[in-house]
Amino acid sequence: MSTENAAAAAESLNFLEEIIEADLAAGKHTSILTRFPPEPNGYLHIGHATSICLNFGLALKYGGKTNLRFDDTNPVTEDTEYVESIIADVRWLGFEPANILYASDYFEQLYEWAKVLINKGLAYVDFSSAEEIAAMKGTPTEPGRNSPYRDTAPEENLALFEKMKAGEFPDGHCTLRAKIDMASPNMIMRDPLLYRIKKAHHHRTGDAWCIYPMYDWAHGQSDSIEGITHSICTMEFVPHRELYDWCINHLGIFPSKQYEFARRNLSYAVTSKRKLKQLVEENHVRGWDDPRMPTISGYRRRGYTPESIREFCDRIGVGKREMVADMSLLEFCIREDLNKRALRRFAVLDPLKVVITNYPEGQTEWMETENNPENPDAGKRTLAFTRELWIERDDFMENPPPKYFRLSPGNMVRLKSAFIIRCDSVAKDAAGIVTEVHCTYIPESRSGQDTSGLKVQGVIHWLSASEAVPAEVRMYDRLFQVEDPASEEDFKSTLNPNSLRVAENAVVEPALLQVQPGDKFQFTRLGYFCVDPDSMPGKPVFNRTVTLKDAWAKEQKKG
RNA sequence: UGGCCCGUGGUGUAACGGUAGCACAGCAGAUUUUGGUUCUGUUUGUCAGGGUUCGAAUCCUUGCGGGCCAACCA
Repeated sequence: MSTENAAAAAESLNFLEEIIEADLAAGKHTSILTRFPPEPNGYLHIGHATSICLNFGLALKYGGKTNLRFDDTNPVTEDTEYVESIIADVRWLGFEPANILYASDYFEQLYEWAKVLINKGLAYVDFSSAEEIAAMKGTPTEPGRNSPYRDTAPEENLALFEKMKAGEFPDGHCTLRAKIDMASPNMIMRDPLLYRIKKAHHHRTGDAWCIYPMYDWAHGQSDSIEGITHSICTMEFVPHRELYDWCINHLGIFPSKQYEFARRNLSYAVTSKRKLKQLVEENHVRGWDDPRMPTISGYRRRGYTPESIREFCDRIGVGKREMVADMSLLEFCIREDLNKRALRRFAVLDPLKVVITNYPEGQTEWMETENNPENPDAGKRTLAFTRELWIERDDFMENPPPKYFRLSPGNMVRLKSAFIIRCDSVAKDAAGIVTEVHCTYIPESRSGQDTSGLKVQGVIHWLSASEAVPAEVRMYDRLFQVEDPASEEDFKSTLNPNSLRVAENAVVEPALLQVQPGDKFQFTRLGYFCVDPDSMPGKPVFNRTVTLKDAWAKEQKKG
């Protein structure tokens, strides 16, 4: 294989890149302009993230630009609260829109263009009720019937449409419809509605309008006005493309083109605004930014980085078939990112007291440990070693199974960056629960200057009982117990009852008192954690972003 | 019973008529003062039948399977 072929093979293009490169090569466009067109009626989720990364990513790759345009054509569901969160989420992901625009900016132009269509005899005012229109629409297997208002003369339609705009008719009294083909095999082309009357307050245009354009009338023309070259949307809009082109052709305006890719789903999650809204409103989660939510704001609070989400979107790629990306890939992406960047800290989530019986009371030695073994530049820190320590309850077992490398009676482990200790005895309460583990330490085994010659298999983290400070640690797990909750008859019946467990008695290094919401750490041997905005002075709250891979947990599952 | 879109390992994605590759997951091993990281090896795949061709994942065809379309939502 030649080097050129090797390079070409290494850089295989997805179908959108192929289209763009062909358009650029053919001189159809000198540069590209894409757009991300959310409706401001909810918070952005991971599905939107894939669309954002696609639109902005393609523009970046080919030296083009991307507009953020709000598809705000339905005043009753939309709100500025959502506008603001969407702008913030796009920026947080790391993208800066070339322009922030609104379909409502084009209402006047859209109105003028509607009149152009009416004058051409291509649109008419229909006084049929919603039910009548539905009845005349036909079905996928039978053609529809023409509306009795279909042949009204253009002049009359014009007058009626102006009356609609002037507010002379009540909501739902009539609509403006395109005159296309009631027998089209494409249901979308059976005289689609262009305008409906809604005497509702719009979050941007206020009460200036009482007629609002439908998606099909607003979207393509908005693209055209902005000069969007590649209007990328999801597959459910494929049948709309015929209408998209029809409108642009009959208006004779800039021919934006629509291309469709398959929606990308995530296993163990739901990504429908309706379902997410239900979870919030029925208090299954604490809000749109609950760290268990697959929203951008949820991932942000959970501790995901923008880089990790972009990497995930990149890795799952883009295609035309319905797909479900594996949650484990998202987890891989955040671990990969944080492994390189997060400083290591010791935290004990479920503390068990260890008393080093041969260590003098009141004595403290300072143990040096690295902040990030992946990055020597991250430096080192010191930890206090004292007679009484906390270790993770999981790291001790009175009757351990085979291959248990941690502490157990008669056995030794290394306290990471400190000494090797041996368990001599345990103390229990009346219920038989181990309350203290009594150990002796090996003075010659100090980390970095170990002359003991001992070899131990287990290394565990620890904290000085007198130095450690309390913290709350929220441990999140997948919100749903099944891979595809949306396919269940009742998706909420598959909610994971253990999606949040709170470690109330956790202790952490004293240095962790000086943190800001959003700060990220690896708690050694446990996982990646992020400071939650709920933190109070003296009582930090940490969210578990993701655990470390756990070979021992896997080993145990095998039984 | 109509039209449109789509079928490649468990998941996702390449191969554009010429050796089915990559990533994640899984499994096995090496290294390791994080049972992490890193490294090595490895199981598993072209929906089915027919056709075109020297040669088909790729082109044609039939079937099967999945998705979308009958909102005054987007």
